[in-house]
Amino acid sequence: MGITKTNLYTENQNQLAAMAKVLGHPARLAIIQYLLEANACINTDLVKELGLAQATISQHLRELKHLELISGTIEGASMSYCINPLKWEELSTRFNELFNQYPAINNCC
Amino acid sequence: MGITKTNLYTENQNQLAAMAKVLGHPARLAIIQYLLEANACINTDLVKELGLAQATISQHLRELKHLELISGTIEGASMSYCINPLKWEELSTRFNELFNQYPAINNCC
DNA sequence: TTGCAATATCGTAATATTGCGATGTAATAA
DNA sequence: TTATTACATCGCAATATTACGATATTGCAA
Repeated sequence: MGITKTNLYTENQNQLAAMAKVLGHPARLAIIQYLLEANACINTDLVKELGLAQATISQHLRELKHLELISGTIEGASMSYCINPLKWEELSTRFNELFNQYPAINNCC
Repeated sequence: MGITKTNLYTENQNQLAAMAKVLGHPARLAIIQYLLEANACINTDLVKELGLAQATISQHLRELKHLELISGTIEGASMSYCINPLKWEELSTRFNELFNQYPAINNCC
């Protein structure tokens, strides 16, 4: 099949999974970390930095943009990308909500 | 192609991506949350709970087990699964390391 | 205008994931 | 022993992802 049965899960589970999925590729993590370290708007020297084809980088950027994890502004002929602080905050919060669900007292095996 | 170029990225990026990828499916999140809420060892009533076929659940469990995020112990004819506290802690820590890379002062667009 | 640099998108090939029925195995119950 | 229950794994079909070359498009420089 290969199609995820979205209707079986909660809204929260689907959304969180979508976020995790985007982080689930090292190229996208590398892009994010590059943006984080640069602490500034960066266009695609990512192509030189990462060693992937320009089309591939663009595709990964699109996925990050689609979840609004990054935003891009036109800067002349090039694009300026940066982390979206609000979404980044949301990401952090929602993952930590999950992490904190682990019980203090663990009766498990 | 469809094959990720693992050698382009850092060890940390590859590992973190692998973790995120496993969380990147709502069924696996649902399994994890079920285990978290139960605060106990749980075998596969997940099949009844989630509405996926037994084979599919087993496959998702295998992926979670492969990353050692859960562990399974034989309990007679059935299996007892539970969150692996150490791995869960590691997961939390490493994701938070990423989240905390966001700079306090943001010179971005 | 012409040319170039920076992107985005399209089309396609290779590979991975998702899901399920069928089948095998091991423990337990009858 | 036979049946049943609980899994795991195999094999397949449908779909998704990853990567890239080729091809627009847009802004700027000459």
